[in-house]
Amino acid sequence: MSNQMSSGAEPCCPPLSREPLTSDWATDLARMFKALGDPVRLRMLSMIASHQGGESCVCDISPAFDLSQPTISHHLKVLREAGLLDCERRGTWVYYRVLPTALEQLSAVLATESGVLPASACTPTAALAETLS
Amino acid sequence: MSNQMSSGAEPCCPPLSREPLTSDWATDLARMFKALGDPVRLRMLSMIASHQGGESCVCDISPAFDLSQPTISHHLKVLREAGLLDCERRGTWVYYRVLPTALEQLSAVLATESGVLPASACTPTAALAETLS
DNA sequence: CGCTTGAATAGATACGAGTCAATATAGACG
DNA sequence: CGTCTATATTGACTCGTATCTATTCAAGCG
Repeated sequence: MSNQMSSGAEPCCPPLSREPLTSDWATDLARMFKALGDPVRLRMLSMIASHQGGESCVCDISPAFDLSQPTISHHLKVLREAGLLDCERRGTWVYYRVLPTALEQLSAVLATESGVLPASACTPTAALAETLS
Repeated sequence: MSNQMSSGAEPCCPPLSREPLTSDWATDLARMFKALGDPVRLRMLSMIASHQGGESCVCDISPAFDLSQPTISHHLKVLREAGLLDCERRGTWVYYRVLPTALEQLSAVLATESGVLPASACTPTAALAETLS
């Protein structure tokens, strides 16, 4: 699971400025946004996402925070249960990695009609077509 | 104001997968994400953003929720204080509007290098390559 | 002015969330 | 097997937050 869907037809998530969110969808999204609503977790996510190979060991993350080890573990769990992170044990260490699909989903939901592109590339043809439909 | 920035030169906010967030920046972002971390507020934001003219009166929003009037008012205040909404009084009514720059900022922060677009377009080759590395 | 309606504030309450110390689990390594 | 290191889980505590009722503020209107 946690893979991107069939990638063809409908966009999984139209921006929230397009039409009112359904209650169910809002609940799902809120769960993810809530996980991002803590500075510690945001920094963790960013550290993991920007780390070489897109993953990082807990032992690499912990020292950056002035928090107890259980607290670090707790925050990682929150991010994992929100579907933003995945983890894998390798020997003694546990490596966390970002689930890019989740971030893209959230990014897409927040994107406005006017300025869709964050910074870089990716031709916006799909978004355009959608707008014109 | 409340227009998108010059859209050309420097991105106001590099994606969090580019480099680790600073503590200050993470605090600011978390404040906004926390405001989004509630289904009611997400739906409100979406209702306002998708409403004709990009604004909507409290009296248009309230009936959609099974909540007391003070609770509605509270949630709108949270969104406003997070910098996501702005409000203006016109006669007896108060109109709320989304601050698009804030949404774009958050969207940009969450955007991944590989796939910016919602799900459909944009070949996932980059993500694949990353996974295989 | 007093009344009515729309919205915000104040105060109270119940539940959730962030944190820690203590303990448990999982591998690695003698 | 015993021990050591790296994470996770448990339980307790504190503080934040979502919600309500009651009240106040703001503007229109008779």
